[in-house]
Amino acid sequence: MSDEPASPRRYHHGNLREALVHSAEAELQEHGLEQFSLRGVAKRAGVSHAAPAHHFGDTTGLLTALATVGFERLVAFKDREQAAAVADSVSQLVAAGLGYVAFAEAHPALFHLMFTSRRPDFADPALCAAGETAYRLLVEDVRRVAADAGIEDEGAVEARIAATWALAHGLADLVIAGRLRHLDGAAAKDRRQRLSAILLCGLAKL
Amino acid sequence: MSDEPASPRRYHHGNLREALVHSAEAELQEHGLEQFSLRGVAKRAGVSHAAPAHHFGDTTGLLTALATVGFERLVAFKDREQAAAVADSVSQLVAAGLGYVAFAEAHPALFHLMFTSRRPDFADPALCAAGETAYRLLVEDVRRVAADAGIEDEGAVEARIAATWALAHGLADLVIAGRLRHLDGAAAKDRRQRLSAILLCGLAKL
DNA sequence: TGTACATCAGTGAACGCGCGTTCACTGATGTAC
DNA sequence: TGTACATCAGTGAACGCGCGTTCACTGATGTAC
Repeated sequence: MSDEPASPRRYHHGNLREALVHSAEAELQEHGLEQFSLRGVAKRAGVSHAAPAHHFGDTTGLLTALATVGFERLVAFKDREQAAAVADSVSQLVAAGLGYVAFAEAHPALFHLMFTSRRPDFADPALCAAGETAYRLLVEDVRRVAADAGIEDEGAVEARIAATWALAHGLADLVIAGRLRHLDGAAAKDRRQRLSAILLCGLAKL
Repeated sequence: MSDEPASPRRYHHGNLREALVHSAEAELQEHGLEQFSLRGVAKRAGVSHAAPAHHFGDTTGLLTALATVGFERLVAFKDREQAAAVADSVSQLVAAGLGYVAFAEAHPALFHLMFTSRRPDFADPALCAAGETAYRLLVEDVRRVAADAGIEDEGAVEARIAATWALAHGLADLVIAGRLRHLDGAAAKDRRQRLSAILLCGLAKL
Protein backbone atom coordinates (compact mmCIF):
# COMPACT_ATOMS: atom_id res chain seq x y z
CA MET A 1 0.00 0.00 0.00
CA SER A 2 2.45 2.63 1.14
CA ASP A 3 4.96 1.17 -1.29
CA GLU A 4 3.18 2.79 -4.23
CA PRO A 5 1.52 5.93 -2.94
CA ALA A 6 1.74 7.76 -6.23
CA SER A 7 0.39 4.97 -8.42
CA PRO A 8 -3.19 5.46 -9.61
CA ARG A 9 -5.76 3.07 -8.19
CA ARG A 10 -5.95 0.41 -10.85
CA TYR A 11 -8.58 -2.25 -11.19
CA HIS A 12 -6.00 -5.00 -11.45
CA HIS A 13 -3.48 -5.08 -8.68
CA GLY A 14 -0.59 -6.45 -10.68
CA ASN A 15 1.02 -8.55 -7.97
CA LEU A 16 -1.76 -9.32 -5.58
CA ARG A 17 -0.55 -12.78 -4.67
CA GLU A 18 2.69 -11.51 -3.22
CA ALA A 19 0.99 -8.53 -1.63
CA LEU A 20 -1.46 -10.87 0.11
CA VAL A 21 1.31 -13.00 1.58
CA HIS A 22 2.90 -9.82 2.85
CA SER A 23 -0.37 -8.60 4.35
CA ALA A 24 -1.03 -12.02 5.82
CA GLU A 25 2.25 -11.88 7.68
CA ALA A 26 1.40 -8.46 9.10
CA GLU A 27 -2.05 -9.69 10.04
CA LEU A 28 -0.58 -12.74 11.75
CA GLN A 29 1.99 -10.68 13.61
CA GLU A 30 -0.61 -8.23 14.82
CA HIS A 31 -3.60 -10.40 15.62
CA GLY A 32 -2.12 -13.84 16.09
CA LEU A 33 -3.19 -17.06 14.49
CA GLU A 34 -6.42 -17.37 16.43
CA GLN A 35 -7.80 -14.06 15.15
CA PHE A 36 -6.41 -14.49 11.65
CA SER A 37 -9.05 -13.95 8.98
CA LEU A 38 -9.06 -13.78 5.22
CA ARG A 39 -11.19 -10.65 5.35
CA GLY A 40 -8.66 -8.94 7.55
CA VAL A 41 -5.86 -9.77 5.14
CA ALA A 42 -7.85 -8.51 2.16
CA LYS A 43 -8.66 -5.27 3.96
CA ARG A 44 -5.02 -4.80 4.84
CA ALA A 45 -4.05 -5.30 1.21
CA GLY A 46 -6.66 -2.75 0.16
CA VAL A 47 -8.66 -5.21 -1.86
CA SER A 48 -12.17 -6.63 -1.69
CA HIS A 49 -12.59 -9.51 0.71
CA ALA A 50 -13.43 -11.95 -2.05
CA ALA A 51 -10.25 -11.27 -4.00
CA PRO A 52 -7.89 -13.65 -2.12
CA ALA A 53 -9.94 -16.64 -3.22
CA HIS A 54 -8.71 -16.13 -6.79
CA HIS A 55 -5.13 -16.73 -5.65
CA PHE A 56 -5.30 -19.04 -2.67
CA GLY A 57 -8.71 -20.65 -2.65
CA ASP A 58 -9.15 -20.45 1.10
CA THR A 59 -7.41 -19.57 4.34
CA THR A 60 -5.45 -22.81 4.33
CA GLY A 61 -3.91 -21.96 0.98
CA LEU A 62 -2.76 -18.56 2.17
CA LEU A 63 -1.37 -19.90 5.43
CA THR A 64 0.46 -22.61 3.53
CA ALA A 65 2.19 -20.04 1.38
CA LEU A 66 3.01 -18.02 4.47
CA ALA A 67 4.51 -20.99 6.29
CA THR A 68 6.67 -21.71 3.25
CA VAL A 69 8.08 -18.20 3.39
CA GLY A 70 8.60 -18.76 7.10
CA PHE A 71 10.92 -21.72 6.58
CA GLU A 72 12.97 -19.76 4.09
CA ARG A 73 13.30 -16.96 6.59
CA LEU A 74 14.25 -19.38 9.35
CA VAL A 75 17.16 -20.55 7.21
CA ALA A 76 18.16 -16.94 6.61
CA PHE A 77 18.29 -16.29 10.36
CA LYS A 78 20.43 -19.36 10.86
CA ASP A 79 22.79 -18.32 8.04
CA ARG A 80 23.22 -14.88 9.51
CA GLU A 81 24.11 -16.22 12.95
CA GLN A 82 26.51 -18.78 11.55
CA ALA A 83 28.28 -16.23 9.38
CA ALA A 84 29.00 -14.20 12.50
CA ALA A 85 30.27 -17.17 14.53
CA VAL A 86 33.59 -18.96 14.87
CA ALA A 87 34.10 -21.73 12.33
CA ASP A 88 34.42 -24.79 14.57
CA SER A 89 31.54 -27.24 14.39
CA VAL A 90 30.24 -26.76 17.93
CA SER A 91 30.18 -22.97 17.64
CA GLN A 92 28.38 -23.32 14.32
CA LEU A 93 25.76 -25.55 15.93
CA VAL A 94 25.26 -23.12 18.79
CA ALA A 95 24.90 -20.35 16.21
CA ALA A 96 22.26 -22.39 14.41
CA GLY A 97 20.37 -22.65 17.69
CA LEU A 98 20.67 -18.92 18.29
CA GLY A 99 19.30 -18.34 14.80
CA TYR A 100 16.36 -20.58 15.57
CA VAL A 101 15.61 -18.63 18.75
CA ALA A 102 16.12 -15.26 17.04
CA PHE A 103 13.69 -16.24 14.31
CA ALA A 104 11.05 -17.24 16.84
CA GLU A 105 11.48 -13.98 18.71
CA ALA A 106 11.21 -11.93 15.53
CA HIS A 107 8.19 -13.85 14.24
CA PRO A 108 6.43 -15.60 17.12
CA ALA A 109 3.08 -16.09 15.41
CA LEU A 110 4.75 -17.36 12.26
CA PHE A 111 6.78 -19.75 14.39
CA HIS A 112 3.56 -21.15 15.86
CA LEU A 113 2.00 -21.39 12.44
CA MET A 114 4.92 -23.44 11.17
CA PHE A 115 5.46 -25.77 14.11
CA THR A 116 2.47 -25.88 16.42
CA SER A 117 -0.66 -25.30 14.41
CA ARG A 118 -2.22 -27.67 11.95
CA ARG A 119 -3.65 -24.97 9.77
CA PRO A 120 -1.26 -24.97 6.80
CA ASP A 121 -1.40 -27.89 4.39
CA PHE A 122 1.81 -29.68 5.30
CA ALA A 123 1.41 -32.02 2.33
CA ASP A 124 1.91 -29.07 -0.01
CA PRO A 125 5.05 -29.70 -2.11
CA ALA A 126 6.53 -26.23 -1.73
CA LEU A 127 5.97 -26.18 2.02
CA CYS A 128 7.38 -29.69 2.37
CA ALA A 129 10.47 -28.76 0.41
CA ALA A 130 11.10 -25.61 2.45
CA GLY A 131 10.71 -27.51 5.71
CA GLU A 132 12.95 -30.33 4.61
CA THR A 133 15.67 -27.94 3.50
CA ALA A 134 15.70 -26.36 6.95
CA TYR A 135 15.80 -29.77 8.58
CA ARG A 136 18.58 -31.05 6.33
CA LEU A 137 20.79 -28.08 7.24
CA LEU A 138 20.32 -28.86 10.93
CA VAL A 139 21.18 -32.51 10.37
CA GLU A 140 24.39 -31.57 8.59
CA ASP A 141 25.46 -29.28 11.42
CA VAL A 142 24.87 -31.99 14.01
CA ARG A 143 26.70 -34.63 11.96
CA ARG A 144 29.70 -32.36 11.72
CA VAL A 145 29.81 -32.04 15.51
CA ALA A 146 29.36 -35.78 15.92
CA ALA A 147 32.17 -36.52 13.45
CA ASP A 148 34.52 -34.12 15.26
CA ALA A 149 33.68 -35.81 18.56
CA GLY A 150 34.34 -39.25 17.06
CA ILE A 151 30.75 -40.47 17.49
CA GLU A 152 30.04 -43.09 14.85
CA ASP A 153 27.08 -45.08 16.12
CA GLU A 154 24.16 -44.10 13.88
CA GLY A 155 21.59 -44.49 16.63
CA ALA A 156 23.55 -42.14 18.86
CA VAL A 157 23.82 -39.59 16.06
CA GLU A 158 20.09 -39.74 15.42
CA ALA A 159 19.31 -39.28 19.09
CA ARG A 160 21.65 -36.30 19.08
CA ILE A 161 19.92 -34.78 16.05
CA ALA A 162 16.56 -35.06 17.76
CA ALA A 163 17.96 -33.73 21.04
CA THR A 164 19.51 -30.75 19.29
CA TRP A 165 16.32 -29.86 17.49
CA ALA A 166 14.24 -30.36 20.62
CA LEU A 167 16.54 -28.16 22.68
CA ALA A 168 16.54 -25.29 20.18
CA HIS A 169 12.82 -25.65 19.56
CA GLY A 170 11.91 -25.81 23.23
CA LEU A 171 14.15 -22.88 24.06
CA ALA A 172 12.58 -20.81 21.29
CA ASP A 173 9.06 -21.73 22.39
CA LEU A 174 9.70 -20.96 26.06
CA VAL A 175 11.40 -17.68 25.23
CA ILE A 176 8.54 -16.38 23.13
CA ALA A 177 6.05 -17.54 25.76
CA GLY A 178 7.97 -15.41 28.25
CA ARG A 179 8.58 -18.41 30.46
CA LEU A 180 12.32 -18.06 31.04
CA ARG A 181 12.42 -15.45 33.74
CA HIS A 182 16.17 -15.35 34.24
CA LEU A 183 16.59 -14.02 30.70
CA ASP A 184 14.19 -11.14 31.21
CA GLY A 185 16.33 -8.62 33.01
CA ALA A 186 19.45 -9.19 30.96
CA ALA A 187 20.80 -6.74 28.41
CA ALA A 188 21.10 -7.89 24.81
CA LYS A 189 24.69 -9.08 24.96
CA ASP A 190 24.32 -10.82 28.31
CA ARG A 191 21.10 -12.38 27.15
CA ARG A 192 22.85 -13.76 24.12
CA GLN A 193 25.59 -15.30 26.24
CA ARG A 194 23.05 -16.94 28.50
CA LEU A 195 21.20 -18.40 25.53
CA SER A 196 24.49 -19.72 24.16
CA ALA A 197 25.31 -21.28 27.52
CA ILE A 198 21.92 -23.01 27.61
CA LEU A 199 22.36 -24.35 24.10
CA LEU A 200 25.91 -25.46 24.81
CA CYS A 201 24.69 -27.43 27.85
CA GLY A 202 22.69 -29.75 25.71
CA LEU A 203 24.55 -29.73 22.43
CA ALA A 204 28.14 -30.45 23.30
CA LYS A 205 29.60 -33.65 24.59
CA LEU A 206 32.40 -31.97 26.49
CA MET B 1 -24.01 -36.72 31.92
CA SER B 2 -23.68 -40.48 31.57
CA ASP B 3 -22.40 -40.53 35.13
CA GLU B 4 -25.91 -40.03 36.46
CA PRO B 5 -28.28 -41.58 33.94
CA ALA B 6 -30.94 -42.42 36.51
CA SER B 7 -31.01 -39.06 38.24
CA PRO B 8 -34.03 -36.91 37.44
CA ARG B 9 -33.36 -33.76 35.44
CA ARG B 10 -33.05 -31.12 38.12
CA TYR B 11 -33.17 -27.40 37.64
CA HIS B 12 -30.02 -26.91 39.66
CA HIS B 13 -27.09 -28.95 38.54
CA GLY B 14 -25.43 -29.30 41.92
CA ASN B 15 -21.83 -29.28 40.80
CA LEU B 16 -21.88 -27.40 37.54
CA ARG B 17 -18.52 -25.73 38.01
CA GLU B 18 -16.64 -28.98 38.13
CA ALA B 19 -18.77 -30.46 35.36
CA LEU B 20 -17.95 -27.49 33.12
CA VAL B 21 -14.21 -27.90 33.63
CA HIS B 22 -14.61 -31.55 32.72
CA SER B 23 -16.66 -30.70 29.62
CA ALA B 24 -14.18 -28.00 28.68
CA GLU B 25 -11.39 -30.52 28.67
CA ALA B 26 -13.36 -32.83 26.39
CA GLU B 27 -14.22 -29.90 24.13
CA LEU B 28 -10.59 -28.85 23.98
CA GLN B 29 -9.40 -32.37 23.25
CA GLU B 30 -11.93 -32.84 20.47
CA HIS B 31 -12.00 -29.46 18.75
CA GLY B 32 -8.71 -27.90 19.75
CA LEU B 33 -8.12 -24.48 21.19
CA GLU B 34 -8.96 -22.59 18.03
CA GLN B 35 -12.48 -23.99 17.82
CA PHE B 36 -13.07 -23.85 21.56
CA SER B 37 -16.32 -22.12 22.47
CA LEU B 38 -18.26 -21.51 25.63
CA ARG B 39 -21.46 -22.55 23.87
CA GLY B 40 -19.92 -25.88 22.92
CA VAL B 41 -18.87 -26.54 26.49
CA ALA B 42 -22.32 -25.67 27.83
CA LYS B 43 -23.97 -27.95 25.29
CA ARG B 44 -21.63 -30.75 26.21
CA ALA B 45 -22.49 -30.30 29.88
CA GLY B 46 -26.18 -30.40 29.02
CA VAL B 47 -26.83 -26.90 30.23
CA SER B 48 -28.01 -23.66 28.64
CA HIS B 49 -25.28 -21.68 26.93
CA ALA B 50 -25.61 -18.79 29.34
CA ALA B 51 -25.05 -20.91 32.43
CA PRO B 52 -21.21 -20.93 32.42
CA ALA B 53 -21.13 -17.19 32.93
CA HIS B 54 -22.42 -17.65 36.48
CA HIS B 55 -19.33 -19.65 37.37
CA PHE B 56 -16.52 -18.38 35.16
CA GLY B 57 -17.56 -15.01 33.79
CA ASP B 58 -16.14 -15.62 30.36
CA THR B 59 -14.05 -18.00 28.27
CA THR B 60 -10.82 -16.79 29.85
CA GLY B 61 -12.07 -17.75 33.29
CA LEU B 62 -12.92 -21.25 32.19
CA LEU B 63 -9.64 -21.75 30.34
CA THR B 64 -7.75 -20.48 33.37
CA ALA B 65 -9.39 -23.11 35.56
CA LEU B 66 -8.65 -25.74 32.94
CA ALA B 67 -4.97 -24.78 32.68
CA THR B 68 -4.68 -25.01 36.45
CA VAL B 69 -5.97 -28.57 36.36
CA GLY B 70 -3.49 -29.20 33.55
CA PHE B 71 -0.47 -28.30 35.68
CA GLU B 72 -1.68 -30.59 38.44
CA ARG B 73 -2.03 -33.40 35.94
CA LEU B 74 1.42 -32.71 34.51
CA VAL B 75 2.88 -33.24 37.96
CA ALA B 76 0.92 -36.47 38.29
CA PHE B 77 2.42 -37.77 35.02
CA LYS B 78 5.89 -36.89 36.22
CA ASP B 79 5.29 -38.61 39.58
CA ARG B 80 4.10 -41.76 37.88
CA GLU B 81 7.16 -41.98 35.64
CA GLN B 82 9.55 -41.28 38.49
CA ALA B 83 7.95 -43.89 40.72
CA ALA B 84 8.63 -46.49 38.04
CA ALA B 85 12.25 -45.43 37.48
CA VAL B 86 15.57 -46.23 39.15
CA ALA B 87 16.36 -43.97 42.08
CA ASP B 88 19.59 -42.28 40.91
CA SER B 89 19.30 -38.61 40.13
CA VAL B 90 19.94 -38.83 36.37
CA SER B 91 17.37 -41.58 35.88
CA GLN B 92 14.89 -39.57 37.89
CA LEU B 93 15.48 -36.54 35.68
CA VAL B 94 15.04 -38.60 32.52
CA ALA B 95 11.82 -39.98 34.02
CA ALA B 96 10.63 -36.43 34.66
CA GLY B 97 11.23 -35.68 30.98
CA LEU B 98 9.36 -38.79 29.92
CA GLY B 99 6.47 -37.71 32.12
CA TYR B 100 6.46 -34.31 30.44
CA VAL B 101 6.32 -35.93 27.01
CA ALA B 102 3.70 -38.46 28.07
CA PHE B 103 1.51 -35.66 29.41
CA ALA B 104 1.78 -33.74 26.16
CA GLU B 105 0.89 -36.82 24.14
CA ALA B 106 -2.11 -37.59 26.34
CA HIS B 107 -3.37 -33.99 26.33
CA PRO B 108 -1.92 -32.12 23.36
CA ALA B 109 -4.47 -29.32 23.29
CA LEU B 110 -4.20 -28.81 27.02
CA PHE B 111 -0.42 -28.68 26.63
CA HIS B 112 -0.79 -25.89 24.09
CA LEU B 113 -3.27 -24.08 26.29
CA MET B 114 -0.80 -24.13 29.18
CA PHE B 115 2.40 -23.27 27.38
CA THR B 116 1.78 -21.74 23.97
CA SER B 117 -1.47 -19.83 24.05
CA ARG B 118 -2.11 -16.61 25.84
CA ARG B 119 -5.75 -17.32 26.50
CA PRO B 120 -5.74 -18.26 30.17
CA ASP B 121 -5.15 -15.50 32.72
CA PHE B 122 -1.64 -16.35 33.86
CA ALA B 123 -1.86 -13.76 36.63
CA ASP B 124 -4.55 -15.85 38.31
CA PRO B 125 -3.26 -16.93 41.75
CA ALA B 126 -4.37 -20.56 41.49
CA LEU B 127 -2.91 -20.96 38.01
CA CYS B 128 0.34 -19.29 39.05
CA ALA B 129 0.65 -21.54 42.06
CA ALA B 130 0.06 -24.69 40.03
CA GLY B 131 2.61 -23.65 37.41
CA GLU B 132 5.20 -22.71 40.00
CA THR B 133 4.81 -26.00 41.80
CA ALA B 134 5.51 -27.89 38.58
CA TYR B 135 8.52 -25.69 37.89
CA ARG B 136 9.90 -26.05 41.41
CA LEU B 137 9.82 -29.85 41.14
CA LEU B 138 11.82 -29.66 37.90
CA VAL B 139 14.37 -27.36 39.49
CA GLU B 140 14.84 -29.73 42.41
CA ASP B 141 15.44 -32.66 40.09
CA VAL B 142 18.05 -30.75 38.11
CA ARG B 143 19.80 -29.51 41.25
CA ARG B 144 20.09 -33.07 42.49
CA VAL B 145 21.81 -34.10 39.25
CA ALA B 146 24.11 -31.08 39.38
CA ALA B 147 25.04 -31.83 42.97
CA ASP B 148 25.85 -35.45 42.13
CA ALA B 149 28.01 -34.26 39.23
CA GLY B 150 29.86 -31.82 41.48
CA ILE B 151 28.65 -28.73 39.62
CA GLU B 152 28.59 -25.81 42.01
CA ASP B 153 28.64 -22.68 39.88
CA GLU B 154 25.17 -21.15 40.19
CA GLY B 155 25.18 -19.77 36.65
CA ALA B 156 25.99 -23.20 35.26
CA VAL B 157 23.19 -24.75 37.28
CA GLU B 158 20.70 -22.16 36.06
CA ALA B 159 21.73 -22.74 32.47
CA ARG B 160 21.26 -26.45 33.05
CA ILE B 161 17.79 -25.93 34.49
CA ALA B 162 16.76 -23.93 31.44
CA ALA B 163 18.37 -26.44 29.08
CA THR B 164 16.58 -29.34 30.74
CA TRP B 165 13.22 -27.67 30.57
CA ALA B 166 13.80 -26.58 26.98
CA LEU B 167 14.81 -30.07 25.93
CA ALA B 168 11.79 -31.76 27.51
CA HIS B 169 9.47 -29.03 26.30
CA GLY B 170 10.78 -29.05 22.75
CA LEU B 171 10.71 -32.81 22.57
CA ALA B 172 7.11 -32.86 23.77
CA ASP B 173 6.10 -30.17 21.31
CA LEU B 174 7.79 -31.84 18.34
CA VAL B 175 6.35 -35.25 19.25
CA ILE B 176 2.76 -34.01 19.40
CA ALA B 177 3.28 -32.09 16.17
CA GLY B 178 4.32 -35.39 14.57
CA ARG B 179 7.65 -33.89 13.57
CA LEU B 180 9.99 -36.63 14.83
CA ARG B 181 9.69 -39.18 12.08
CA HIS B 182 12.16 -41.69 13.44
CA LEU B 183 9.86 -42.29 16.40
CA ASP B 184 6.83 -43.04 14.28
CA GLY B 185 7.41 -46.64 13.30
CA ALA B 186 8.68 -47.79 16.68
CA ALA B 187 6.71 -49.99 19.04
CA ALA B 188 5.88 -48.62 22.47
CA LYS B 189 8.87 -50.00 24.31
CA ASP B 190 11.38 -49.09 21.61
CA ARG B 191 9.83 -45.67 21.36
CA ARG B 192 10.29 -45.16 25.06
CA GLN B 193 13.95 -46.13 24.84
CA ARG B 194 14.53 -43.71 22.01
CA LEU B 195 12.90 -40.88 23.91
CA SER B 196 15.05 -41.71 26.92
CA ALA B 197 18.16 -41.68 24.76
CA ILE B 198 17.24 -38.25 23.36
CA LEU B 199 16.63 -36.87 26.83
CA LEU B 200 19.83 -38.38 28.15
CA CYS B 201 21.79 -36.73 25.34
CA GLY B 202 21.01 -33.29 26.63
CA LEU B 203 20.52 -33.87 30.34
CA ALA B 204 23.57 -35.75 31.47
CA LYS B 205 27.10 -34.52 31.73
CA LEU B 206 28.66 -37.91 31.10
C1' DT C 1 -2.12 -1.99 -37.46
C1' DG C 2 -6.71 -2.62 -35.96
C1' DT C 3 -10.66 -5.20 -34.34
C1' DA C 4 -13.20 -9.01 -31.92
C1' DC C 5 -13.41 -11.91 -28.44
C1' DA C 6 -12.05 -15.09 -24.72
C1' DT C 7 -10.02 -15.13 -20.41
C1' DC C 8 -8.77 -13.56 -16.19
C1' DA C 9 -8.68 -10.56 -11.80
C1' DG C 10 -11.25 -8.00 -8.74
C1' DT C 11 -15.99 -6.04 -7.03
C1' DG C 12 -19.69 -5.64 -3.89
C1' DA C 13 -24.03 -7.23 -2.28
C1' DA C 14 -26.16 -11.07 -0.18
C1' DC C 15 -26.38 -15.44 2.40
C1' DG C 16 -26.28 -18.35 6.56
C1' DC C 17 -23.53 -19.55 10.50
C1' DG C 18 -21.83 -19.78 15.26
C1' DC C 19 -20.20 -16.89 18.46
C1' DG C 20 -20.39 -14.03 23.11
C1' DT C 21 -23.41 -11.10 25.61
C1' DT C 22 -27.59 -9.34 27.57
C1' DC C 23 -31.84 -9.64 30.04
C1' DA C 24 -36.24 -10.61 32.01
C1' DC C 25 -37.70 -14.83 33.79
C1' DT C 26 -38.26 -19.00 36.88
C1' DG C 27 -37.23 -22.72 39.82
C1' DA C 28 -34.67 -24.16 43.92
C1' DT C 29 -32.29 -23.28 48.22
C1' DG C 30 -31.31 -21.47 52.55
C1' DT C 31 -32.10 -18.44 56.34
C1' DA C 32 -34.74 -15.37 59.68
C1' DC C 33 -38.26 -15.34 62.66
C1' DT D 1 -42.23 -26.67 63.24
C1' DG D 2 -43.94 -23.64 59.77
C1' DT D 3 -43.97 -19.54 56.91
C1' DA D 4 -41.97 -15.53 54.30
C1' DC D 5 -38.59 -13.86 51.78
C1' DA D 6 -33.94 -12.98 49.89
C1' DT D 7 -30.57 -15.03 47.22
C1' DC D 8 -28.71 -17.80 43.93
C1' DA D 9 -28.38 -20.97 39.69
C1' DG D 10 -30.02 -21.88 35.34
C1' DT D 11 -33.31 -20.75 31.18
C1' DG D 12 -34.27 -19.33 26.63
C1' DA D 13 -35.14 -15.71 23.45
C1' DA D 14 -33.02 -11.87 21.34
C1' DC D 15 -29.16 -8.93 19.87
C1' DG D 16 -25.25 -7.58 16.93
C1' DC D 17 -20.88 -9.13 15.15
C1' DG D 18 -17.38 -10.93 11.99
C1' DC D 19 -16.63 -14.73 9.49
C1' DG D 20 -16.25 -17.66 4.88
C1' DT D 21 -18.74 -18.47 0.72
C1' DT D 22 -21.44 -17.56 -3.32
C1' DC D 23 -22.61 -15.13 -7.44
C1' DA D 24 -23.69 -12.04 -11.09
C1' DC D 25 -21.07 -8.28 -12.47
C1' DT D 26 -17.29 -5.36 -14.59
C1' DG D 27 -12.88 -3.72 -15.90
C1' DA D 28 -8.40 -5.03 -17.87
C1' DT D 29 -5.42 -8.01 -20.51
C1' DG D 30 -3.84 -10.83 -24.08
C1' DT D 31 -4.35 -13.36 -28.28
C1' DA D 32 -6.25 -14.63 -33.00
C1' DC D 33 -6.96 -13.03 -37.27
